Amino acid sequence: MSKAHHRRKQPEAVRQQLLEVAAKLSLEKGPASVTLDAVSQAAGVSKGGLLHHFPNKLSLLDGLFADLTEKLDRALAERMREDPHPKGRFTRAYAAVFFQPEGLQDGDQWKVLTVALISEPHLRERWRQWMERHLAENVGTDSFLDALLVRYAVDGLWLADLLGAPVIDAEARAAMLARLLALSRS
Amino acid sequence: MSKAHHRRKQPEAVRQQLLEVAAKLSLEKGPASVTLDAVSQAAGVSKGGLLHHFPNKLSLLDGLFADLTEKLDRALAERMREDPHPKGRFTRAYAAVFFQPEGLQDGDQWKVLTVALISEPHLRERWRQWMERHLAENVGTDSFLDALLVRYAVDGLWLADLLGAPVIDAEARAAMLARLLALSRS
DNA sequence: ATAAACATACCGTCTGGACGGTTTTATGTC
DNA sequence: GACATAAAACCGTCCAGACGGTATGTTTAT
Repeated sequence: MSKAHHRRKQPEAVRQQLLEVAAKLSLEKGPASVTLDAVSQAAGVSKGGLLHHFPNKLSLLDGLFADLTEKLDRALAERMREDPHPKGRFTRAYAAVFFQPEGLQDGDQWKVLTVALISEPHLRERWRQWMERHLAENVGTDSFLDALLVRYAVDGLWLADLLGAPVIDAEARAAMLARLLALSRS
Repeated sequence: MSKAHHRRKQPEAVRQQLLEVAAKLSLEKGPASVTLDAVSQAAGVSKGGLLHHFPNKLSLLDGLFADLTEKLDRALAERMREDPHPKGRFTRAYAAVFFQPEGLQDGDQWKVLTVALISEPHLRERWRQWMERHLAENVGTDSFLDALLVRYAVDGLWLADLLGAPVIDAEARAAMLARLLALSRS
């Protein structure tokens, strides 16, 4: 008889906890380590409990994807709202969200997204649609060559970070951000 | 009684076949589908046969990594040899190798590398070393800001390609390459 | 003859998930 | 506010299949 039975029920918190644990595991020990046993145990819930929130593993991964893209959407929207210059607005938000995550651990979340995307081919199509939607929404302001270039560079930096590639110091990083922002204005 | 028993033995060819099959599986059906059973069967070899060449799964993945980086090394060296302009030489080779793979299927190999790198955390350190070595070898010619930017952009494009992101047409692609090459010269 | 290059059979463990039970919470009724 | 009732939120157990790996045999090349 464990504690969860008797603690105050907070289904939404448990659900969130499960997603966070899955994300952390995927990032630190690779996507193969994201098993129902490992996730439920690390989240302090039985496997039955996990399967109550997510009827199968696929829905767990889908939930993770949905959660992450939602957060990404919010972060992007906030950045774009604060940007008075129309041209390249989406691209700058894209760069800023990666470079200056609000919380410390939030930066890792985008990495998790990448890992999930690569290890679960069935998510790729949904990512494609997400990207397509945002590009369509900002076709007037962010479809010039250098904007595309900047977004690619951000993705690359993101990937390098994820792979723990040779670290570039804070100074170089700031210079890079400045360069990217400059390119995004034309 | 299958054929392998009776065909002429070509250990090196079988080994190569196993690596290719593993790469293909990883790319098309995700890294989780790379099982000893699946790989050996798709390669037309028994599991015992596979385990003869690679004593365990880890050594199979390591072999794949080694094979891919070796090919990458060769492709880069060739490009660099043909480039008379010193500044940004490595960066241009890096870009060219991705944009113009010699064979059709060779382009996919770099994608496989990325997938492997992300799904197998233990390979990340080796990749870090690979990258570090190449950067050190070309520190005089390829360490300026825009060179870094270009390589990041190439990685991003590579990733977008891998994820099947909204396709950019051949025209835009050519323009992008031209832009990257220009940036690599200063 | 010997070693390399395979094949076949088998084992222990892990994994996803089905299932039935138990406890907590929300809701409605009086 | 007491009480019944249903639904939601869990737990614990079990299972069939998949997986990595071992052990041992058989064929082929030298």
